[in-house]
Formats: sequence, structure tokens, C-alpha cells
Amino acid sequence: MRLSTYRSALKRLKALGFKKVFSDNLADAAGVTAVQVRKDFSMFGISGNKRAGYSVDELVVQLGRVLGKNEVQRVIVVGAGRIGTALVRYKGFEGGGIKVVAAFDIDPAKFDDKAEVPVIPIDEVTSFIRANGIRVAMLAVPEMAAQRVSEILVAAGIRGILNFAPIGLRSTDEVVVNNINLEVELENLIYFVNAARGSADKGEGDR
Amino acid sequence: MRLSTYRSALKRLKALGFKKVFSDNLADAAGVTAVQVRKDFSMFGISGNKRAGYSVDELVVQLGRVLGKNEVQRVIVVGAGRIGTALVRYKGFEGGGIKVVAAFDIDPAKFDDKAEVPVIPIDEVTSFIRANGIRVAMLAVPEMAAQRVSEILVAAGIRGILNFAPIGLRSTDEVVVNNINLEVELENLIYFVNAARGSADKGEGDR
DNA sequence: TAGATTGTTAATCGATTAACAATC
DNA sequence: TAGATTGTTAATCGATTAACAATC
Repeated sequence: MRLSTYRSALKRLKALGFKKVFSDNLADAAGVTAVQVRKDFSMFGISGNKRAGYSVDELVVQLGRVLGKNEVQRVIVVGAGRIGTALVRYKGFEGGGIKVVAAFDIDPAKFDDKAEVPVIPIDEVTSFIRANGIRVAMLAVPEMAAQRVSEILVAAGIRGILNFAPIGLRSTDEVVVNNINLEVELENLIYFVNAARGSADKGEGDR
Repeated sequence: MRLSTYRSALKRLKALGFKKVFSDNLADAAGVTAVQVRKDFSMFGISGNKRAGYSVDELVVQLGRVLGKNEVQRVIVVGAGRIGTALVRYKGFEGGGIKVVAAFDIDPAKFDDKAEVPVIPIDEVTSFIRANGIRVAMLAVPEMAAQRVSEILVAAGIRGILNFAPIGLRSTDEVVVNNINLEVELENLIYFVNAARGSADKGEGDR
């Protein structure tokens, strides 16, 4: 599913002043081929104009529709360590209709009720999720805690987890998990770099 | 290329006390099927024992060999903001033969020569890369700077970039790029969560 | 031996690409 | 009209899975 990637690329093209885009502009910006763009769009009923490509503004709306961007998505961050804090402050979410509404931690030294994004005791995460109808969480707790915390989140009603703990959590019927394991990503990259060094193999960085 | 994922899963199993693993242990831990594990292994000439699976210690060595883990990989972090700092301090790299040797930033307030991982002026990144033969960098600078900085890195000799800036950099003959766009990852997850809500569709988090 | 497991060959599935018709 | 572009059908490619032989 590359629609989010297209949306991200489209925002950049729009910032550059594009009013219309052709499938190969988007392909370039997203790192795929023009045919892939058109095929992906047609699968979601997004269509352009034969000779004039796609209107940027219309495309923003159409991608937003498919991706459920009509309303702001409220998410929480669990674990207010360095990665958790970076996620709370991440600028890239702001323009994208994603709002981090709270962070949770076990360490009292990190609690902060007054902050723009409050840091709340982890004990209160279940009631917070229920009271606010939160469905998506970013998980940035230590490896040891990840499994247990994720179970608590799912029990409370979380249906999607973006997991930064270095332990592959599994998607189930109840929850969709997207794992980002930084060591795996970096190690994989190093593998391709080394492979490229030896052979004339070009190699591409995963995903 | 899932070998890094297997290696990560294997380390966890080892920590749990496993001396031997079967392909389905690894499959479980890595989130794939047992046949995929065996096929992947056989493609890289990694073999086990018919009735006794794989010796954990031997497998560690064999995966290490393929992944080039005989020597410590030295990497740099470019951009010492919140994400950059989180990467510098990331615990998960330590056990994995990856060492962050320096961070770079443009802001003098962040410079720190004495730190365990020094923060060095970005002006010195080219000479540092050349002097130390660094080949891999993690890029965590603002979107605006990402393209330009990446060109500087490649010119200096970097051959692999793990890019956290929200702009898709392209792999070329000179450099392998692995992009991690947090907004795209999260938005994609939200899409699957919403899809699962409506239909009985289960959905899986990309990659 | 019977059962469990690896490793491989062939079949299936899904995704990408090639080719091209439609049309602005 | 000619040329550029979309959208789709069919062909290709690669990856996953099914089936099973080998063997500890």
C-alpha cells in the first residue's frame, strides 16, 4: 500500500508550486514507476485526465478520502524515553492530520501534566484510551516491557501499534502491528552496502 | 532480505536459553513461515541438521558471516536533534556489532568534543568520513537540508544512508538508501486499522 | 522402525511490467 | 491531426506455498 507514500510525495510537489502532476512526476518523487502509480490509483478509484494528469488539489482530497484523512487521527506514545520523546515532538506529523495527544511512562520524573503533550503515568493508559477512544499507539518502551505493555494496550482498545521496541510483535485479528526495528534496518543496509562493494550488484534497501 | 530479522529473533531465543532452534521457532519469532526460513537459509548456504534443527551458536556465526558481522561496523549520525540523539543513544545497536562513532550538527550549542559519542561541526563531516573510512550514515536532519547533506555525504564516501528525513532519497549506483518516513509508516498503519474496522479484512502493516 | 524435521522441486499466487487502446 | 498521457489487459517475473523426498 503506497498511497501514503504518494501523499507524502504529493505534499512536497505541492510545496514546490505544482498545480498539476503527471503520474511520472509522482513516480519520480515516490521512487516507483509511472505505471505503478496509475495502477495503484485505479485500484482505489482515483482517476486523472487523459492529457492533463492529476489536479494536485483534487488528488490531495482523493488520497485523503481513501486514507481516512477527513478527521484528525489522535494517537498516543507509550514510553517517554529518547525515542518516545522524539516521536512526541516529531514535526512531520503536524501537517498530516495526525496529533499526538499524550505520552505515557512509568518513571515519575518524566510525568508532566502541563506540557503541550502531557506525560502521564502508564497506570492511567487504559482509562485514557477508553475515555478518549484512542485506536493507535506508538510503542517505544524497553524490549523487556514491550510484550506486556502491548497486551495492555490491546485490551484497552488499541487497534494499531507502530512498534519501535526491538522485538517483533505480531498482528492479530485484534491489532495491526507495524514493527520498526532500527538495528534490523541498519544491519540490512550494511549488508547491501557490503554486497555492492564486492560485486557489481546494485541492491536496494529493503521495503 | 530477512537475514537481519532472523538474526534479531535468534538473539532473543538465545537469551531465552535456546541451544537448538527449529525453523518453526525462528519463523514464529520472526513472523514468517518455517518454509521461508529454510528457503532463505538455503539460498545463503546455511544448513541445519535433519532431525535436530540448527545449533544456535553455529547459526549466529553463519548469519554473522553472511551479514558481514565479523568486524564492528562503524557508522555516523548526521543531525543531532531529537531523532539523531535517540539514534546515538540507541541501546539496540550495541549487541549487534554496530558502533555509532560520531554525530554531526550545524548548531554550535550541540557541539561536544568530550562526549562518549562526540558531536562535531557538520563542516568537518567530509574529513571525518575520509579519515575514518566510514561507509554508512544515519541521516536525521530537517527535510530542507536532507537532499544537500546527502550529496555531501556521498561525495565524501558514504555508500549507505538510513534516512529519517521525510523526503524519499533515491538509491543510486553510488549509494544505497533506506528511507524511514515516520509519517508514512503511521499513516499506513492508520489506514489498515480503519480498513479492519469496516470490513472483516484483517490487514497487515505493510513492508 | 516411525516420526520429525530439513531441503528442494514444482505449482501457485501476486505484483510488476509490457503493450496498447482510448482520448484530450 | 499528432503527441502526450491515462487506464487497462495480457505477459512476465519473482516470491510464496504445497508437496514430498531425504534422513537423522
